[in-house]
Amino acid sequence: MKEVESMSRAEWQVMRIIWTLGEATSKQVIEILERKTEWKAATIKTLMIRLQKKHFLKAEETKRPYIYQPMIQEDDAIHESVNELFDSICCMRKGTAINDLIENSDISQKDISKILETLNKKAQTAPEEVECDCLEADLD
Amino acid sequence: MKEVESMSRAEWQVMRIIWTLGEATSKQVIEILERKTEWKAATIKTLMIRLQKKHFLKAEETKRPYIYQPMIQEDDAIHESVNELFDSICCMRKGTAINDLIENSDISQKDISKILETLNKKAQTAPEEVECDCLEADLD
DNA sequence: TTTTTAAATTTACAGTCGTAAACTATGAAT
DNA sequence: ATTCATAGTTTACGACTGTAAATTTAAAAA
Repeated sequence: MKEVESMSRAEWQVMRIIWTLGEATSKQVIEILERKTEWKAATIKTLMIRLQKKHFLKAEETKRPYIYQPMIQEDDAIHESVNELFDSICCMRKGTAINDLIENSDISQKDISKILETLNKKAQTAPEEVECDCLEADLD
Repeated sequence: MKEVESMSRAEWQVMRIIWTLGEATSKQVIEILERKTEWKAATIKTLMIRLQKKHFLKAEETKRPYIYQPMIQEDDAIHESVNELFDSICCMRKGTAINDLIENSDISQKDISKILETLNKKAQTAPEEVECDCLEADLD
């Protein structure tokens, strides 16, 4: 009963390598992840196969070794994950959550400016209060 | 090999009710969630039992019906979830992710001010660039 | 061409999750 | 004291995950 495939935590790690490299062989991914984690090569290969099944990765299979490429952009994937998580948080508490996140993340000067800009624009139309919706029926 | 219990998406919905009410009987939770979702009462009860096992909920069991109370604060739980997600995102992209989040969330004037303040403080010491760490070995 | 080696595929298995029916115990009503 | 209704517990089951060994296939080396 799952409509849209989602990427598991471990699969995400694999994608990060491939997003960063643009494309990669399983050997490359395995080398990097064996340094980053305790995973065995077979584990990493399993994750790559699952990512293929979910259409997050595709493999150029005309010759060995295969070359794997992402089928989804990193920013899109991040957008999905982050928004999915925030969808389940009480809307009254999202502001605090974001504040918290900012406090705990390294952010570049440039990104800070961008965020300031977004916020200032948002302040124009932002409500005084955001009501808790935890007890309300979902809008379908 | 799981160190810390985590709350599943469905369990989160149950917690939201109880956080908002402060405490609740299963009947109350069931009534509200039957309006919000398609879940059957038994499903909701299962979730509550799992939350007890994970020590996110406790039940006052001296008399029926039990009264359930949260064992973790909502803000702490949000902090955990959000930070866990952000831990797996490329640090170079967190700024954009946060910006995106702000664009997609309703935030109160007060929270906006607070975030602006945090950002301005952060700008004081923020790096020019944040490097991608996707290929690097984890610091253990 | 046979052998070795590297890469890819299959199979495995226990734990979590969404989902819920079946069963049991308790308190309230008769 | 018996009978219901309500609440709580057990059992279930398939999909998804983390984890990886075993097996097969293809390419490279001998």
